Amino acid sequence: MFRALADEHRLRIVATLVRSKHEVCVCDFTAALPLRQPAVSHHLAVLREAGLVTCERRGTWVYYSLAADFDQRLEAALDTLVLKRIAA
Amino acid sequence: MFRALADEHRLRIVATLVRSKHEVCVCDFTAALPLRQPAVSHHLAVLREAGLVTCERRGTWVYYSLAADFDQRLEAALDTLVLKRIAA
DNA sequence: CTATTATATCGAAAGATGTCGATACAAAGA
DNA sequence: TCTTTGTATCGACATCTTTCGATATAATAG
Repeated sequence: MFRALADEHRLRIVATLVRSKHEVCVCDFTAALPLRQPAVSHHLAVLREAGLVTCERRGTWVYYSLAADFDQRLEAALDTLVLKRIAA
Repeated sequence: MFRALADEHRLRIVATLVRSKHEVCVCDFTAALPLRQPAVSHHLAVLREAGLVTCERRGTWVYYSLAADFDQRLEAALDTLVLKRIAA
């Protein structure tokens, strides 16, 4: 999970999804990031495979949003690996 | 910060430091990890440069521990980049 | 069916990262 | 001072990552 977040552009994608309550179109990321479309698609795939985001196709467009258990995933990872002290 | 944590061995180092309240000697990490001493030293340097750990030399040995503001750093990173929803 | 648009995948090139052996540095002891 | 032990740095090499252009796939419009 840290690997998925350990890239500048992927972090921006996640931050965007956190801030916007709505789904975000791939084309919006392509417009916002200094990357070509295949690179954006690649980063989205990395986040998808990490289980951090989900996507849904509507017509020609594909919309991404945070995974439903995004917060739990983050908290669980931190609890397991790092923040035991707070839990204890 | 995520980059610093995005490595299996560095994550183990951090987890060890979180769990052990005491400082940990470099030699202990070298013994515990399937890596040669230079690789261990490299990973410790990455964590040091990320501000996640501190070190102190005592005699020939160097002891590492979590940075004093380790928890705050983590929380701040998450608040800024990801978990605004919880704060809001 | 064809053309067009949006997205994903492929293959290659460039750069970053992790690892090692060799070596330098630091501290302690003989 | 010389040796020994622990740690850090250096240089080289292999692998992984990121990026691109080219192309494939999906869906809609005409």
